[in-house]
Amino acid sequence: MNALFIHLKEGATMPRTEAANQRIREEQREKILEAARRVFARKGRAATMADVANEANVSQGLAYRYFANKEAIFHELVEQAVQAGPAALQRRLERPGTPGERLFLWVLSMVESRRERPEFFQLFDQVLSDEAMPHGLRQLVQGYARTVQDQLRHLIVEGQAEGSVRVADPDQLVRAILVYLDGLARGYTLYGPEQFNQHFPDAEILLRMLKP
Amino acid sequence: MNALFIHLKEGATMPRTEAANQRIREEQREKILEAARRVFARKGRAATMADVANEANVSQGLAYRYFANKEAIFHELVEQAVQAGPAALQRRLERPGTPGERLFLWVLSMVESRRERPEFFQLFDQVLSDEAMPHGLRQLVQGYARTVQDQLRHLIVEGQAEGSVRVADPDQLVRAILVYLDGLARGYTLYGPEQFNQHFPDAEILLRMLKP
Amino acid sequence: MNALFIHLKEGATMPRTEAANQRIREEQREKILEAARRVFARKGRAATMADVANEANVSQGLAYRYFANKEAIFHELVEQAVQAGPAALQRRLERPGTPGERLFLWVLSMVESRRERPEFFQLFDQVLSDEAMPHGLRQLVQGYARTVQDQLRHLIVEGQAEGSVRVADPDQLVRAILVYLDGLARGYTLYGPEQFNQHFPDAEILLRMLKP
Amino acid sequence: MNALFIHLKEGATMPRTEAANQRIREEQREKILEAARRVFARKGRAATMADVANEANVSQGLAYRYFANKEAIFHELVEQAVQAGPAALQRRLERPGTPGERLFLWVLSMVESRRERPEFFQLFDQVLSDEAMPHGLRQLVQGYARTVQDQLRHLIVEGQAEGSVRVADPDQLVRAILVYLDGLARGYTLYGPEQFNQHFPDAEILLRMLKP
DNA sequence: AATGAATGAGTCTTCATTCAT
DNA sequence: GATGAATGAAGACTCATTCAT
Repeated sequence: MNALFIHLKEGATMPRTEAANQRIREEQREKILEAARRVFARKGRAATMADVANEANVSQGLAYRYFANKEAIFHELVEQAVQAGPAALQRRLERPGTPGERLFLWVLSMVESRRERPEFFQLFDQVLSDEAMPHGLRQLVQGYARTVQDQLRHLIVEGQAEGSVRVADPDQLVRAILVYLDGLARGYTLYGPEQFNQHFPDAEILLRMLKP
Repeated sequence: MNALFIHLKEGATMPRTEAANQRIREEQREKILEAARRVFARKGRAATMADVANEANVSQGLAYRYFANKEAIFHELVEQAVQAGPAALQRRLERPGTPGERLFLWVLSMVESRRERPEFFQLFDQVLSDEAMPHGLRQLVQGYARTVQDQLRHLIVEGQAEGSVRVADPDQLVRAILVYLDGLARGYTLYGPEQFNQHFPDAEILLRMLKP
Repeated sequence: MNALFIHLKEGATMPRTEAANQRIREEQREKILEAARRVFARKGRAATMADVANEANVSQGLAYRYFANKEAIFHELVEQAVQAGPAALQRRLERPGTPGERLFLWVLSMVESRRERPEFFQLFDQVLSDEAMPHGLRQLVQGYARTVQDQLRHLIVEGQAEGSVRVADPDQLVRAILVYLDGLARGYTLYGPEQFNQHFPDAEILLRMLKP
Repeated sequence: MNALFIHLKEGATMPRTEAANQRIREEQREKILEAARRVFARKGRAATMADVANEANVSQGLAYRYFANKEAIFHELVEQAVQAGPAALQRRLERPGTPGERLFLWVLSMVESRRERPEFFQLFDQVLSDEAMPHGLRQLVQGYARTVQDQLRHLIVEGQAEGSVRVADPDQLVRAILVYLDGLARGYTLYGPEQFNQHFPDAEILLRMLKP
């Protein structure tokens, strides 16, 4: 924040350049977005625009200069999360290896992402559990969930063919893994940031469900 | 007082008997409660009293004749759930058997209760994840959660001593099971009543995490 | 109340006579009215119909059988008070005596009535101070107040002519006496029934204002 | 931060200065407060927030930006009145003079304050006569009333010792004066602003009650 | 004659959003 | 580019009044 003002002060005696304005805009936008992320994490959908503006040290009016409305902020946050998620996912899958190895890495990656960015999954949760959530947002998240599910199912079926995954209804196995991952993310909301990491279970425990 | 009314001349209307009123009150109360259960399940805490009254085909005013306020309805729903939950739980634990057998039955029972009464656990979820939730309610649910956790940990430690549960950090095992159960219940909110039962995973899959 | 039911029980095996019904109606009406008087005295205009019905041990519905609405009850109470007031007043004035004697008795009577029936004057107060009070009621009370004022002024002027009242602007003297009487009645509302009678000042003190 | 805005290019609008905002806030706050004073005077505690907002030509929402709730407005009004009252009172008492002279001035001052700021005393009246009034407010006003009463009693007893006040039960004399003062203030509510000043009685009339 | 369940309009309060500067 | 004063549309809750029995 200081950096921001230092820059402005230096340039203040002459009209700001378009480039400088552009940069200010981007920084402000990001500042609001991050404030919103924190606030939504804490208060869920009950968070008010005043909360967000406050957390960002910005006037309420300004938030509306950068975002059409409250929903737009939420939308953007969700998109960022979706963006960050599947990209990493894809990389994991493109690596070579036996299906068993890839499944192992996949699960590891999913567990780790929930440990590291719980807020992202909390957002997804909020989108899916609130009926009043705009349809587009819902579909966005559902699309992501579908992708995850398909990948997992594919890996499991391959693993079963290979013998590295135990023989059982693959749909139930998929559901079991996803249920576990949902619960893992949900823990962040339920227990708060402090207790969330206490006794966080190793991915190895989860993998037991798949071992032959 | 009844004696007073019995002899009114034919054709005179008379007040409903106390029994009739009693029945009406119970029915209405239950009707509102059930409507609230459905509405809270759909919309979470954002559900309005108008929603509840509408769903119950009743005026808003009437809802306030039966419940002091919105929170009281919520409270009653949660209490019903807590009442129904631990009771069944207790029965399960009182049965004789080796620790392994009792753990098996315990897990079975927890999974089944989530399949059968997902709304109950959805309520708990809402209580725990809403910061603005009244303190008493929070404690009620947390007490329940604590009980469940203690029981599970006890069974796991016993099972490990006996050799029927694999050797691993018991706290992580406990967390893993609870995470899974949370995720199971959460599925009801995330996927809706229809898809909730599709591919619902057998408890046996979960038990794999504990097998030696 | 017991008497009421005993009577009904005796006659219960045959249809009630019209006369009996009539009597019941009058008694109930009076019961509600008295309950309302107590309740309005305690809570002022904020008193609810539920309060009144409760105090009368009667259903809310019944109150509406005897009175068109809340206002009608209030109206009736005020009328009773007006009725009781000026009648006694008139008697006081018709007695023979010098103006000074009659003024003395008049003041005495006004002070005493405020000590003995403070609720009546409390009602008048409520009518006059609430803007939303129906016009008819207002006029009723204002008419009463006007009568009182005229009587007093007449007595004072006579008294001055006679030399038994000190020489001063009669309008101010009138106002001073009325102000005092208003304050006296108001004390019932302000201090409550218990302290109202403590140190209740003798009329003699008030009369000092008039003495030559 | 001001430095930041000074150099914006011509034609660009800039936020109001802090001083301007400060002024607006004070004006609006006062506007609402005065509107409330008028409205409460007219309608008593039955006045709605809509009434207040209307009278102030302001949205209801805005009233809540300046005051936490309806009660807070009322509270502020009462505090202003209490503030204004006892301060003047104190000055009156600190003046030198015989007890009789000081009593005379005290009464004069009390009568005059009721003539000049009847709304203040009307507020006190409302606080004391409404059972549902919050406790703090009640105590505030009762404390004031108690102070007044103690002062008066003290002066009367001194005056009696000195011979400048007639011999009679001092508690009754106190009560009589207070009753009169209550009635004087009450007149504003009962007769309205116009007639209130007509024939307003000189303090001298009241003092007659105390003269030996 | 009496009951009490039920309704709906009105009141306080909050909050997303707009507007003047 | 930024501020914060202002608005208005809900939402929770109360209460006078009506209605079925």
